[in-house]
Amino acid sequence: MFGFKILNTEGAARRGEVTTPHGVIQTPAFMPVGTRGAVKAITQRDLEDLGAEIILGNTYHLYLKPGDDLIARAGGLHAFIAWPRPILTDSGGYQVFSLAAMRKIREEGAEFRSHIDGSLHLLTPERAADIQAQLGSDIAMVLDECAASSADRSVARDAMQRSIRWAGRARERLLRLRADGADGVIVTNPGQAQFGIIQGGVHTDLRTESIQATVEIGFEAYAIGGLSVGEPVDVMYDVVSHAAPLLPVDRPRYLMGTGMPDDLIECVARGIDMFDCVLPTRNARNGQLLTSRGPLVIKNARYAEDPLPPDPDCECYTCRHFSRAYLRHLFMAGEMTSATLNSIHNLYFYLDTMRRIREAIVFGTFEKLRMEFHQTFSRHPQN
RNA sequence: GGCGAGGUAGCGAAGCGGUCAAACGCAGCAGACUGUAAAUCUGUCGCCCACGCGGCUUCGAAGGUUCAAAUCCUUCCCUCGCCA
Repeated sequence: MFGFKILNTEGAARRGEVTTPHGVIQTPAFMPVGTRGAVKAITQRDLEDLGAEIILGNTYHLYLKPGDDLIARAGGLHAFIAWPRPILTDSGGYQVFSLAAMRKIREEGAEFRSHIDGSLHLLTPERAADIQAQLGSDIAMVLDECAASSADRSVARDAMQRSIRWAGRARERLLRLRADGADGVIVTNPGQAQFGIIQGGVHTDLRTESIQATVEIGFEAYAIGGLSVGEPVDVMYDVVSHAAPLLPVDRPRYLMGTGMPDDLIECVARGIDMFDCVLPTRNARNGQLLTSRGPLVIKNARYAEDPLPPDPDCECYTCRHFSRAYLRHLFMAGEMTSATLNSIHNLYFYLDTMRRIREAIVFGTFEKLRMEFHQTFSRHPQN
């Protein structure tokens, strides 16, 4: 059911197609994040119009609310949220990192104190696999332990090695679910693939060790986790440069949680095929529009009477219809439409950047695109 | 006309002799955000600046008491409520 085909390459950059039970994903791909079964401020119709081919959901959040049993009874996540295209679910591994203050890690799994009602929950690698089987995502992630980039080497190593043990258990569980649908788990998507996750922080030797052991277990594909969590970008690039070539060539490579628009190009250049990041949607809600020239902070007073669209070169719905002045007004007034229009723009920009990257690889002009992109894009201000 | 309450920074609102350029909230200004506890969070928010436990001008107005007043006294101006 799951498949990956490389159509073109240019240097380390790959243009490919990932096949899943709910359709094909053109890579390099960006996946909007819809943690709780919704890409915030955006309707499924918007997502389809924007050309999103796959979105993310989150195991931990959907397990807490509304519950994976409920979603399984509704026919799985695709049916429940009325999204016909592919879905990837994160395992809750990121919550091990982001909710560090309310969780304890044991060898068995991660014990969470719910941020919703304080109740105690044990998320094990097996449980994370079961929940995702019930959600029926097309791609499930193994439960991993994502350490902060500031963590000591020994902490990063322990997290990495535990992630390997957990990956083995998660794989074993999935194989059993495929064989006999064990323990009353409703498998709503029998063609679900499972990705392993590489850890090891900023330490390249730990990354190597993680890759060897994880590939040894054997997954449909592999993700690089534990990056873009506070380390400087060039360190992140270095780790990707080191890790990507060590991953199997014939499987998609997914860089989790990255990044800024220029990160996408740089990491495609290093052999990454899939990305996800909350930046386009979160920053949209916080008044930052990402454009070909860099971030534009629409809430700044300088745009109060600016009649231009956020990005004059952009063809998204927002830029085709609305002025910076109006968008600033919507933000300042706290209108919900602000979040929607800003998110539409940011997602369009991300998805369009990926389209341009894919096209460039086909025509062998990716290096040119990469150069031109950096010439106009600045991480900082913007007009 | 009488009685009562009150006038504090853009707004609302604390303060009621010194540690007050004045709590707090809102609005404003700016920043952060990377597998979403986020339509959140942080900083700033009288004026000037060499940004420092720095200088200057403030708490309706004017005068006064005091070493010292947003805080006490006098007069005036203005709001709001009740009664005529």
